[in-house]
Amino acid sequence: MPLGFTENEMKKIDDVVKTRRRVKQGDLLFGDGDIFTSLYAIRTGVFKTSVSTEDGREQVIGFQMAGEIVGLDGIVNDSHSCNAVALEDSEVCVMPFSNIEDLSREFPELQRHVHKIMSREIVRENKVMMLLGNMRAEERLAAFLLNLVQRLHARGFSQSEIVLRMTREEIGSYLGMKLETVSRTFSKFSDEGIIQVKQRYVRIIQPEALKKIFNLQA
Amino acid sequence: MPLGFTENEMKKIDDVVKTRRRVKQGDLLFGDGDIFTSLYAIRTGVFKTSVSTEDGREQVIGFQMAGEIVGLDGIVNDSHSCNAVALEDSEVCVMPFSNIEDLSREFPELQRHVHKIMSREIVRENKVMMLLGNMRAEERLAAFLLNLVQRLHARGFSQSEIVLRMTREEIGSYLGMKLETVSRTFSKFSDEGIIQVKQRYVRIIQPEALKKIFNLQA
DNA sequence: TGTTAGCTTTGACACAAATCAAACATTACT
DNA sequence: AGTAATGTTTGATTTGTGTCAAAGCTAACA
Repeated sequence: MPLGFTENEMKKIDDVVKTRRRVKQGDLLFGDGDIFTSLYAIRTGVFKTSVSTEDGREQVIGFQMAGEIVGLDGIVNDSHSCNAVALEDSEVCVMPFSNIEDLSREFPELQRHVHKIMSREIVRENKVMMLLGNMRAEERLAAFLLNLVQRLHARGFSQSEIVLRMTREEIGSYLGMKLETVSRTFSKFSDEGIIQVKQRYVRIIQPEALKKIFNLQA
Repeated sequence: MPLGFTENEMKKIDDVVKTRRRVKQGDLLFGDGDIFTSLYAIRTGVFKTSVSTEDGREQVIGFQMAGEIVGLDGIVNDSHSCNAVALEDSEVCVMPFSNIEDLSREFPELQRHVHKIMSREIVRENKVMMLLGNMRAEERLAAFLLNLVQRLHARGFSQSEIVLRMTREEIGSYLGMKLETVSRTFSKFSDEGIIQVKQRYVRIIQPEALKKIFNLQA
């Protein structure tokens, strides 16, 4: 959250964020069609967000972790248009959106902050579209792994070790490929000595090799 | 724009929107790396927005037409992260973002409106991700055509006739396929009597057939 | 502690879309 | 009006990823 507030102002802002909610692994934080009331700031845990077609196919839209905001999709129509599911036992701050709007009218810094969060999500999705539209399986998985370690490292975790919270199928859905292709690509990177893989555990041995795969797009 | 303002209020809001800018076909409204100052409301014409990789591959992010807003990507980092190019001679309203922020603090209706515009863009991109991640060439093109006529119809144009403002290559970039595949898929729909195609001119003969292709996802 | 259910890996084969190539149509320019 | 540049269509072939299938691994539960 942005700085530069008086004690009294901070108190008001803290009030928006005081309600907590625990979400067990596999449970829905909100679902497609639910009435929109609040944004959620993830305190601990990991979520996936996804949309589904009538015939039951799922597209994972993103994986969100501590400090990230989910629920922005609900603002347009006052109802959510995607599902947010906890991939492990998690906790979120419930932030009623009307409170956020009231306070951002009072505090320009907060207003700016909210705008940046939404814009950041738009830019993120632009990059995913590039991934899905232009890249091959290896490039997609390399980009995915690099993005993941980078975010984990920013949160104080290892630069090289990941314990995946999602299945091969969920990774595949996010990256627009089948679970078998995800598995094969993991095995290929492993054979080449770029990573070590054991089920959900991944260790990045040669990050430069991943970056090269990601940049050196055919 | 939202209603329910006094004459005086309307005047203030009008002031934000008073600067116009003409953009010739093929010219850049803004480019990746440009400093962000303003959002742009399209008055006339059509734009494409796109991102590019170092090696020069382009991913079209969207096609925007009258009444739609471009530039939201610039808010996060105070600089744009995509390109907006006019596909025909166009005119936009230049809306300095700091003015928008000032006024939305004054007028809750405007604030809400701005939030909805950003959320709508997020939801739109979610749907494109579904398209790119889960659908086959025919489904993608069917979805594209249906979306296009729907938006044109909402602006008073025909429900069945389209004059495409973009090349096969640009359509392909948007839909994650090669221009040859776009062309072949057009030909296939044409052979099946679903549409008539002559270069940039497309007439939709059986909209239900397109909807069926779009929904009846393998 | 054995059993089941869920996830992952690997193999063989099929297929949708990419690639390469050439001809054709249209538009812009001199 | 003629010519060049750009965009489009269509064909032949290749290829990356999907599909189908089976076996292996892991974790949860009775």
